[in-house]
Amino acid sequence: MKTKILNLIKDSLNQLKLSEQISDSQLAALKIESTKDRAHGDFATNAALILAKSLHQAPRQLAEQIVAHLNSIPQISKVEIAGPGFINFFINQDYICRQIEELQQDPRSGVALTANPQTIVVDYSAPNVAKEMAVHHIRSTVIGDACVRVLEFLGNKVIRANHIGDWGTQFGMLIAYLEKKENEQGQGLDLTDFEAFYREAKLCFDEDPKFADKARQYVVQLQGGDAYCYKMWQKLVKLTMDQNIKLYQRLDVTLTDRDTMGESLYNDMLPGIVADLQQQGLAVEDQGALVVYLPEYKNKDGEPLGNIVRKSDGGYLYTTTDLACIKYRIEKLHAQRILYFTDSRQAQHLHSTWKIAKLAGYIPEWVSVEHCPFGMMLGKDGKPFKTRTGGTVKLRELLDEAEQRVEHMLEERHSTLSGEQRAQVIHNIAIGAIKYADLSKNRNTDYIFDWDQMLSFEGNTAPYLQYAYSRICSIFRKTSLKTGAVVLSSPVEEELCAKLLAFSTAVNDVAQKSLPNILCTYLYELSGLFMHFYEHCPILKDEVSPELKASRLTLCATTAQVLKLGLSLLGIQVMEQM
RNA sequence: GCGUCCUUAGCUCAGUUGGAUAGAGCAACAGCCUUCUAAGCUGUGGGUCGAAGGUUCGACUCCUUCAGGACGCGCCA
Repeated sequence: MKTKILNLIKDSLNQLKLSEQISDSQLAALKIESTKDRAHGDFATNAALILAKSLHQAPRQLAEQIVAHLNSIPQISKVEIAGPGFINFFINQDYICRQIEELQQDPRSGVALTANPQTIVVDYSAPNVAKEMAVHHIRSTVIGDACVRVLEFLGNKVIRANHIGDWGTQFGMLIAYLEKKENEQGQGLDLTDFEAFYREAKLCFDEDPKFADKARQYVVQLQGGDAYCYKMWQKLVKLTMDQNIKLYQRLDVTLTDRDTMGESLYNDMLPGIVADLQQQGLAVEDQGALVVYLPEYKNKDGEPLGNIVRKSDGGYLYTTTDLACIKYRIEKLHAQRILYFTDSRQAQHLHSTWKIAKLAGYIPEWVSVEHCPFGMMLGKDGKPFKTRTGGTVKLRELLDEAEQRVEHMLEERHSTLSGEQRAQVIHNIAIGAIKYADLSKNRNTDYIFDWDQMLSFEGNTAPYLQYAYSRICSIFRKTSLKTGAVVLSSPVEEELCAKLLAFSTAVNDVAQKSLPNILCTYLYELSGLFMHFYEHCPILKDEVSPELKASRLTLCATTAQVLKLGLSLLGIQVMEQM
């Protein structure tokens, strides 16, 4: 539609013989936009404002000329000049009605498959081995998963990469402690409290010199490929990931065992990478370490700062691992686009690593590598979020608390739901509220963690959207009437329809910008318009004509369909009753 | 010292290739359940968009400077 209107404008400029006075870049800059305010029509263009200067005309006057020479097309009912010289286009209502009817029949709710499907690697979640996931892990996990769902829905091949922290010197200590525990308590250890495990291991390491020696020895052995240490290490990884996978399932996050690609995966590639960097003259020796210098990075004293790719003791750091990782994703996984959902604190490290990777020829021009950073979770005092005792809140605890609060609320409302259905409703609302609280914020900025806000069920929250869906289901339970041709009888209905037709744009914006909050805002506005419609337009009442009933039922059905699909793209479930 | 990000209503946040009167939710206040689920709806109050310049027909958005805050910067990841 936008292209159609744009062509009308261009035709008009041709007729006015103004085209030759307009530069190609100006012509390319002309665009048609969806309006924010319905009073400004459905689409608008600022073409006259942009061109006025170079054509030596007043913007409004130019707009009038353009409009006077516009060809008419059936989809447009009215063209208006407004403000300083905007041209506003009003879409024919009949056309809108037919569009809505099509939308209702379309299982994809008007969202077309992408014309150029890509292989996209999405790096997200990335918990650490031998640590329990804490609340702040929700950001990468939930935002990444929503983007994965959207990209897949658009027809891309998405490879989930859970870059778990499964390598490092701490594993010597952890293996030694696991060994000690197994000697004391036998095999098949049921390890649920990793925090205590880690703490106790550290204690042994600090206080028992023999233990510390053994730990240090195990690090060397593990890195050397020793079978026993490797087996013990695998046990730790499995214990952690078993717990994490359960949490993913509870959170309705699509990550599975098969998506785990931890840091250790790239170990075998590291010597080759370093040798290659050396051969290319990128890595040079400095104080025993191998370093890649990038002129744009300086250290505290303004001296050139290198990225160490091999330590003086021969060990490797995360720059080398990340270089190998990106090479692997491009060469082995054939990634055309790679998205990293990590803390914004990693921005500098990632960018310098990519710079090296480009210099080394690991990233071809056609591959897009993007950091999708998110801010930190802060406490109410604006400082990094900690509990009163200085620890972190476990993700599991947050989910438990959410479910308790929902259960409480159901009791207060004297809910008649019971059994399996009740359990499902509690789960959907609790998980939905938590995920939505994170998804609905622009991920770039730091944000304040607050129990009451995160577990709120009013206003711009998942339960509000779920409630809109349930209300619609309730209407269809109460009638045997069917949906029918759409007729618009009020401004509320017009607005609702316009919003329904904008679903595709919202979804595509999320795919492009990796910002799920765009979809949240869209769904919230859609629900708001539906609530307004619901309050002001009777649907099943006797005074409503059969035609209008059928039309309004179509609006209900289409809204429900878009809500369900939209929420599912965010990883949030709907229910027929709540 | 160098670099990245942030500052919008009492609180929490939207506002992303510059666009028309800066929007929500919470909190406060006033209404609406014999009527399709009140997790809702309607209304009121609340803002020099951190400050000052600049670019532009037009700036919360772009540029410069300043203030305040967060984060990163060689052998952890």
